[in-house]
Amino acid sequence: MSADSPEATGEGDGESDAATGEPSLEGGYDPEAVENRWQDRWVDEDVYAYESDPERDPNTVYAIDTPPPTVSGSLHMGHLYGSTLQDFAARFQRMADGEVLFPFGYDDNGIASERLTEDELDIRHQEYERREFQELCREVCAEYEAEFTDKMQNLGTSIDWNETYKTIEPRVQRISQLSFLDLYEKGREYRKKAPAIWCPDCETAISQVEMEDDERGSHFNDIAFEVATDGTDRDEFVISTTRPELIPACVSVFVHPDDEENQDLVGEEARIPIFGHEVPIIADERVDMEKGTGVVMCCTFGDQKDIEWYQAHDLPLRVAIDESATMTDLAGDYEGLSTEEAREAIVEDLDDEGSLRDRWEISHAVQVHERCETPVEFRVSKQWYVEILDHKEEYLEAGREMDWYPEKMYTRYQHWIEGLEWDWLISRQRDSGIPFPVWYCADCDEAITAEKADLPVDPLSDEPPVDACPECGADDFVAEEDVFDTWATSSLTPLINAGWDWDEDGEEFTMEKPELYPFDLRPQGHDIISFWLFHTVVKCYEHTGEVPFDATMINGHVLDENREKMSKSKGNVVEPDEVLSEYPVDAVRFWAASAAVGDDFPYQEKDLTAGEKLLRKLWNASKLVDTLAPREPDEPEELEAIDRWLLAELDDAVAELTDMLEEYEFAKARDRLRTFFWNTFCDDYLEIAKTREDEPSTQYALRTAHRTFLELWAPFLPHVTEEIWQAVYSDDSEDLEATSIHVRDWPSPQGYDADLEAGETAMEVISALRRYKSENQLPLNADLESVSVYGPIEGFEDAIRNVMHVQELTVLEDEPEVTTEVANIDLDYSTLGPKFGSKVGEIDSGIESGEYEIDDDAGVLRVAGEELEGDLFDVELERTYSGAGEMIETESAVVVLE
RNA sequence: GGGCUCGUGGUCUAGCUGGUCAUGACGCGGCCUUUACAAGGCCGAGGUCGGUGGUUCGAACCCGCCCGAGCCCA
Repeated sequence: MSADSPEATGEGDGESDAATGEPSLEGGYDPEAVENRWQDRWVDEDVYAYESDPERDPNTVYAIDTPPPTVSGSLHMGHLYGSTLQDFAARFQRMADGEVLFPFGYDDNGIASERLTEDELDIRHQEYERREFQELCREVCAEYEAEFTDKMQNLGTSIDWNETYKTIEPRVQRISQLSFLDLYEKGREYRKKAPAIWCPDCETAISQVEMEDDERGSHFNDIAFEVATDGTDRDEFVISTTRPELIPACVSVFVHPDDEENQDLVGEEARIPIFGHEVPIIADERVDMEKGTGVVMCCTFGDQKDIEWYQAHDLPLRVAIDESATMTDLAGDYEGLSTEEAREAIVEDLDDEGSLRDRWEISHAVQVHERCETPVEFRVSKQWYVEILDHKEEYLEAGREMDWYPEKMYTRYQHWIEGLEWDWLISRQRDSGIPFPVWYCADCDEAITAEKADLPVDPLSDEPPVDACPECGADDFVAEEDVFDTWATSSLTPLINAGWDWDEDGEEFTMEKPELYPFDLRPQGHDIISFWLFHTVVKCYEHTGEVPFDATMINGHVLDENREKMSKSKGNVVEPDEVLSEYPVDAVRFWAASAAVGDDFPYQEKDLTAGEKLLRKLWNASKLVDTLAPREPDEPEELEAIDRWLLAELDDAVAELTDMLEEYEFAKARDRLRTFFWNTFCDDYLEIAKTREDEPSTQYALRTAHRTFLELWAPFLPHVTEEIWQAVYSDDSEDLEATSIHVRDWPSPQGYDADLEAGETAMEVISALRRYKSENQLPLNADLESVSVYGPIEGFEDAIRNVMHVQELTVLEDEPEVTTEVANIDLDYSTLGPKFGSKVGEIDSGIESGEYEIDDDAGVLRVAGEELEGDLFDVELERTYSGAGEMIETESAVVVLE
């Protein structure tokens, strides 16, 4: 079908118009050449560039805060799907409401990018100086970003590529550090020594989202502890643990308050075997009585419950494991062993000593670092926190103030906040990140923060802004080595996009583009509501006092063809590259529009062919329109019925589509538009129009509808609509910023008034005649000698006659001669039910068995001792036509063929 | 283990503030070259609406339980 131009570069191979870069309707549609050409031109000619105007009314700007993809690999289906949904909104709003900001960024600071760098270069960050390693990260990220950008641009999204940022760039570093200082000054950040999740292999603290569960084999060990206190009923008790190497770190023993069997232990002291230190026995309802003996030891730290107890009961720290999972001097003879070695050795010694009472194999879920699959430890260290627990109610209120698409997703946000138990830990012991703008007094540990005017700073190379500690006067300072958590920065994207900054002279925060904030839309997947969206609300709300988004749109996940999650280990990942090499981007977009926003949906290759077919249909229909009507016909004084009908139907479609798109109901809009375009316009109207091409009324309607269809399809199918638009309706394709279909005004209903019932009936009659021909194996253009119609088809007689090749069409004044008998009685249950209640069953069976009477004069139905008024029932008649020819009945007409 | 969501012809889906024949697409079967499109047009077959119990005159829709899938959190 297409010209043989495998590498369509637009360089003029001379093969086809598409390849040479001239928009044209000649030949078939060649998406490969056309799509690339427009993608390049849209970017090169700034068609989607946002021009800021601080004075602009914020209501006329539609600003999207796109979450910047984490630089950790290549573009996947989730990126493709998410950004396509965003683009539907952006393109619709651009046409409907004017200025749109559709920005783009990369989240390339933090652990994900470090990991990528280590994998890519096969190195470990510990092997490098921090600066060196950061440099390597920048290089690797830059490569990935260039490739990613290229692929994003191949998706044809209307991103303003002038408005891009990286979260590691100096401008963003400044904003991120400003954010830190502002929150610190507002008293919403604190530094505290507390447990953090630690990967002993990578030797760093990691965040909770970097952990995953893994099913591992292990052993349960029953270990006897002596009761150290005198005068008790028993000398010992038994605890169960999977981590016997932690007994040197044991700080207490817990019993459930409802555990009557072990209640006697509470308040006593326990002596730890081998090590001999004594710990208190405490009651706490967090004990799982079902597990083991119901008595549990608490260590520094075996799991998160140990941390809770440590904090709740103000327990001491006994650190037996260091940062590389090696036993410390606290472990005595076991010092220097790895945790695994120590575990075996201690179990053996416990056994020798007689303290090991039982040991059996189990399999349980272990929390491991997602990257290296090493089981995590918990280590106490000084970390920075953002206080959030005290503002839960405000964050809930912020969530309620946003419009959620779909609405049901709000509950996830709500439950997340309600379940919060920890403040937000923002410090990371990593290399590649944004540094804390903080130094500490070497003497008193007082935190010295940077001056806002100096940001961004790196305390490792920059000097603190004071000569002496304001607290104790010492002049020796230690730089903070930690960097911010990735989310501490990526939660600032609305402020980054709006150009948030500190004005030194005015001593206030300012925005370069205040008209953008708050943003109109925040799109993202449902998996990141709880951290990314939430953190962004927290940060922006605390800084500006405003909710950063008017609305949030939550997209579902793309699953594989069997509705299962795509994952590398399952090997069911579909690569966007493969899809795009086989199908036009517009077809992929059509597929992306098929799911309701928020629902997960499967990738199915055959769905893409539906999109391909639509492109072909749109192309071919455009060619036909071009042969039927001049491109700029005059508007006639009076439109004829059939043409007015089409435009009135079009008005309805426009109104409905506008509503749907405003509500982000892309799937509904897509189906509504497809049905109207394909069935009503192509199948019905175009066939009629072929017989009326000389009519000025039809020419005008054809062109009006065609232009409108291109505009309505433009948000969904930007490439093919641009190609057709430029080929047919643009006289100057050079000035794309002004002539692109994507900067046109969204259509609005024109107020056409038509007899929709007559049009609908006429289409029914045509459909009936088609069926007749089909059933009688006649060609659709076969002549029909004589057709009579009883029904409201005023004004559509010629249309029916011409399109169905009817020699003689008669409109009957009266219903044709028929003998009728009652075939069925339809009841209006919606009013019948409430009125008659349980009597409905009797009425039904009365009709079923024929025990009823229809009183035509009174207009009532008598059944089961009741009298039903005329509006409660419909009598369906079966007609037998006894006249000449064949009778066909439709919903609202009777057709007789002779 | 907890929360949220989903489960409709072979496949994907609409409908889900309860009320006449459950929507459309893909696939399947048959027929047909209407002034573009046969990758098109027309027609047809195909569903105990995950299972089960309940509320109701009436349930795909409301409620309980169960099964399966997904996400988030323990």
